[in-house]
Formats: sequence, C-alpha cells, structure tokens
Amino acid sequence: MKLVTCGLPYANGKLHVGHLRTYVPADVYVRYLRLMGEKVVFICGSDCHGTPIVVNAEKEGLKPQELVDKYHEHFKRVFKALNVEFDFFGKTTESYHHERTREFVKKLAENGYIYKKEIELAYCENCNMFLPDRYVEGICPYCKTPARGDECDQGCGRHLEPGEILEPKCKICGNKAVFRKQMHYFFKLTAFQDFLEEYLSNLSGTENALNYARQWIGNLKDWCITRNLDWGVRFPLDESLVLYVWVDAPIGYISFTEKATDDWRKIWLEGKAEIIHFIGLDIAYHHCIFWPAMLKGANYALPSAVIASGMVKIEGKNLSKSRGYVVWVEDEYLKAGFNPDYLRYYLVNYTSHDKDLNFSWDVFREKVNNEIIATFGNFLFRILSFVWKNFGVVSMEVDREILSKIEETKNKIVNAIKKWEFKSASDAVMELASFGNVYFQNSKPWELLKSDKAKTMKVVANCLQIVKALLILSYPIMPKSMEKVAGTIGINLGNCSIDDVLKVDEKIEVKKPDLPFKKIENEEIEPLKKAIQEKFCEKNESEVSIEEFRKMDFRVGKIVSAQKIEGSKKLMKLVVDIGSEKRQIVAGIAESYSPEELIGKLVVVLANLKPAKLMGVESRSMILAVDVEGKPILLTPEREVKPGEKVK
RNA sequence: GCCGAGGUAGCCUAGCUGGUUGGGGCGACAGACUCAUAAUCUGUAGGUCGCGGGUUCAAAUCCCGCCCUCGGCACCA
Repeated sequence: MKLVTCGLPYANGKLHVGHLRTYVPADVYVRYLRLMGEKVVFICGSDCHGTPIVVNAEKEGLKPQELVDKYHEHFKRVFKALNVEFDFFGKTTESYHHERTREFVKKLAENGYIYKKEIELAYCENCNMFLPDRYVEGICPYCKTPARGDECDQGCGRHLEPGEILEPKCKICGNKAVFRKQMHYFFKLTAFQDFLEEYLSNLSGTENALNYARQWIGNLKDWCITRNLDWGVRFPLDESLVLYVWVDAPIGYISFTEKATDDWRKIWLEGKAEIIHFIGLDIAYHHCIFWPAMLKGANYALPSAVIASGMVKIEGKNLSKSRGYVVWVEDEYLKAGFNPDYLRYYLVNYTSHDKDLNFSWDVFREKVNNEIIATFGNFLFRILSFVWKNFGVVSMEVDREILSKIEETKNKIVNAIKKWEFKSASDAVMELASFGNVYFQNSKPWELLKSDKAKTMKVVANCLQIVKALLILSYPIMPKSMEKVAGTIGINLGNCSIDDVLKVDEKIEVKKPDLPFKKIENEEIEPLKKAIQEKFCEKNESEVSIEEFRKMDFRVGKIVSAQKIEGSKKLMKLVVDIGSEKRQIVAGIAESYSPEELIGKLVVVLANLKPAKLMGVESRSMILAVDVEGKPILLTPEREVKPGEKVK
C-alpha cells in the first residue's frame, strides 16, 4: 500500500501553473500506480492557519475563516477541472485536524521533545496583538542598521534575542511596539541530529530535495512552535497559545488520511505503507528535516520518499505574481476553454520532474498541436474512422511484432514511473503513437482495401491493438480525453489494468468516432501572450516619465563605517547616514576604495531601492558610481551638504 | 561567500554507473501519400556536447582548474 500526498496549498491565494507542477504529476503518478494494480491513498488539503491569512483576511474585509473557505472552494474547483482526484481533500481548520494535531503535540511533549522558555516578544498596543518576527522592524543594537524581527538581516547578520531589537515598530500599522515577556514552547529539533543523518541517507526521492536537506543537517536549531494568535490550533499545554503553522500543516497529512481511509493506522502508526510526499522545492526543508523529526518524536511512521518538483518559469522568466509572470489556472487557462489534458500533458512532458519547467504559450500551442494532436490524436482518429467506414467490427488477430512493441512501451513506462520520470513515460506513449503512424503508412491499408479486404483487416487489427494500448497507457496523463475515445471501442478505462494492453479481444466494434482533440489556433493564445507582454512592457519602458523619476528617492549620504565583506573581492559593507536613518549598504567598490578613505565621504544613494541580499548580507540601498573600465568611481556632491538632502 | 542545479545544432531537450556513426522534437528545405484535424511518411541541411588541462586503448559521460547562467541561504506558508 502507498500513501501519496501533495504539499498543502496555502489558502491565501489562487492556484497558478506553478502550483500544478506538483499536483498534476502526483495525480499522474497515482493513476499509473493504480493501473499497475497498486493500492494507493491520495490526499491533500488546504493549509489554513498562520499570520499571513489573518493579515490578508483583514485587508480583504473578511474573517479568516471566510478567506480560507473562499480559497478552499477555489482549490477544489480547479483540481476537479484538471482531474486531479484526491481521495480526500481536507482543510486544517476542521475539528478532526485540530484533534489529531493536539494529540500529536501531546505525544511530543510526553516524549520530552517540547520545553518551555520565557522570551520577550514585540507587542503592538495599537493592533492589540503580539507581533510575529516578520511583522517587527527596528534597529540592530550591535551595528545600528535596520533589522527585522529576530535577525539583523541587513547588517551584521547576528541573531537577535527577543527583546534586543531597538526601536521596534509594528509593520502592520507602523506604530511603536513594546516588549512583553511571555512563555513560549520549543521543539527540540537538535535532539534529532543523529536520527536525521541516518534517515536522510536512506530517504529516497528526487536528488534536488535530498541535496537541499543535507546542507542543513549540521546546523539544526530548536524551533519555537507556539504563536500568539487567535487563529490556529490551540496548543494543548497552554490554551492561550496557538501552534505555529508548520507544526499543524504537515499533520494534515495524517488527519486527512484518517478521513480518507480506515487503513490510516496501518499507514501512520504501524508503518505498513510507503509514504510518498510530492512537494515544491521551496518546502524541502520542512519535509526532509522538520517533519521527519516530528514524526519520530511522536512515534509515527516515517515518509519513505520526498519528490520535489523543479520551479516553473513563465515565458522564460521566473514566475512572479507582482510582475505579472504568472498564469492563473482558473481565470486564464480554464477560462480560455483549453482542454485540461493539454496542460496535464505539458506539465508532465516538458522536462524531467526535478528540473525547471518553462511555460510559454507558444510552446504550449506547438506541443499540443504537434504532439497531442498531429501525432497522437491523429493516429487514434485515422484508425478509428478508417475502421468505422470500412469494417465496423474487426476480428482481432495481432502480430507478434506489434505485441512486442506494445510490451516494450509498457515496460518503459513502468520503469519510468517507478523512478518518477514522468517525461520518459509520456515520451514512450508518443513514441508508440508514432510507431503506429509509420506502420499504418507503410502498410497502405487504403490501397490494400481495393484488392484484399481480409489482409486489410489484419493490418487494421494490429492498429486497433495499438489504439487500445495507447488509450490505457495515456489514460493517467489525459484521463478525460481518453475516456471519451475509449467509449468508441467500448472499453471502460476505469476497469483496465496495465496488462490489458497485451490482451487481444476476439472482436472490437468501432462506433462513429469524434475528433479526440481540438487544435489550438493562434488567435486563442494571442490575448494571453499579450497580457503577459503588456505587464512586462510596463516595467521596461525605455522612456521614463517625470512621475516615474520622482519615485526614485535619491539622497545624499555620509559614509559612517566601511568594512570589506569577508571572502568577497568586490563587495564592501557600508553604513551610510542618510539623515533620517543609518543604512546598511553593500557596494561593489572594494577594488577601487579602501575602507579608510571611504569613511566620511559624501555619496548619492537611491534610498528607496528594494532591499536585496548580496553574499548573504542585506543591502537596503544603492550607491551611485560611474563605471570606468569595470572600476567604480563614486559620485560625490561638489560642496559639503547635509546627509539626507534630496537629489533632484 | 556557502550549497545546489545547469551550460549539447537557430530554439527546446535526451544521453552523463565511459565504448558501436551524440538520440528526439520544433523550425527550414526536398520528396511521397491521401485513411486522417494542410494531418502522416521518407529524406536533406545544421553540433570542436561552455573553456583549458588530466586519466584511459577509448570521454558529452570520470578527475582538476576556470568562465557563464539560474535557484536557495531557513523558522518568511
């Protein structure tokens, strides 16, 4: 028995093509396993807790529960439309999940893996709530640069103990925050060091996930698993607190399994099933480190494989919701009326599962028209309509070579699926269709028909066997379309096993076939391409309006301190006084300037540049310089001016 | 910087536990065919497999160095 899970979508936004890169291959995998006769339980659900949901609900004028319900319904709709069929799709706000989570955490506590510690936390008196780290901003007490939460992320990189940060501000309302002492609870992750090392060396799955996890193994820290929030699963040892989302979310895998099957004890308690997690690479840490430690600590069964999908790019660019490099599944893809199977095929066939996948409308159209339709769909249709017109019923007599070709394809697919190589599996399907086209072409049954009908029937029987095999073998990838075609030759794909591809029926009756697929016309994708292009152009106008220029906050700054960044040739870490504050800036000027000659220098900085991390050190602005043959020369005011003066 | 992934014909991509002429697709060109959604089939052109060294009888494939691109650097879902 196998349990297959997918990373829980966070109920805070709509599904885009990037999400589907995990869910569609998982569904394809499950369908193939079932075709091979495996017993599989397939579950997923909405991840509903956490501060972002509370904050976003407020923004949208909804209660957290309403926001979560809205996206939960959206997820269910989209999965249904794409035929991603979970045995159970749950929700972490449900009581059964809360109960399972509390049970789990109690067990962890009983086993001695939870301890309490008094810490100081920022509290916003205006918002009337304790602030999670990501909603606190202030100044680092060591280097005086702006810092966030528990880390001086722009300056010295030091970890800040609760209460250390100076001038804490609430990021939600901007008001001053205060510190209050409070008891919180920690999960002793450090106790699992040896266990995890051993566990990870045996864990199977895609290399990308395993590699990612291994780099953290020597550097574990205990996790604070409680939060001050009303929204979430109540912490059983202190009902005034709520569990951190990453504690309760993965436990959803257990609670949803309980709802999906009576076998859940066998799976999660007795270790009598393989547990396979499909995830996006971004949550590999939680699934390869945190989650196994929790399971071990609470005496549950351990996952045997973690399958991480690569990233999705849109038109060659990194997916970005704010920049418009995104394709929404419901509002764009489905609304345009495309067959969901096209997207399923694309996601599975574009490249290996753990590599980056580029989604481009042009490539989409080409792949669909050339592969699904011209090669695969056309073979099905040309055979079925040929049979229907000339025979109606065919007595099946199939050549050995044909059967061995089918068997070869079947074996390729079985082997590929076992290794999570979905591209290879779908390539094998296409190859068989192509083989069918060549066979039909070379046999010229349309000519043969004029002289020898009996011989023609033999050719046709061979082709029909290939058709049947294709339907069964591609059913997991394109379930909806294949079911439709299967009706024409009277087979029920739901009852088929993979070995049926080699079974030869006595007779096959063919009804009038319909076109299995509709071609994608250029006009259909033009508007979708344009939508992405336009957003791209907005960001890339070569002419800049005065309004746009005014958005740039250039200011004079005075360099307060400078030091080279260890290990870097060019980078220098500067603290610059820009009047209102002292900023940490990383600049690539170490080859031209020494730290000593920089201190006291006046420079021009772009004060509202989006922060970025360079070599792990955050830079909050940029210093303007002229680049002469690769060497920077700083711009400096011609006379002495006060730091913070605006440059226009 | 550290860790990871990758650099293969105009474009995308397979191969990478070393071994027969580096596969496939798109696009281009030529031809065949008409059962089929101008589909299919056959053929042609196009590659110093990032660069430099090394190991070997033999390297895209193993080792070393370098260059370039992308991603991650965590308790942020």
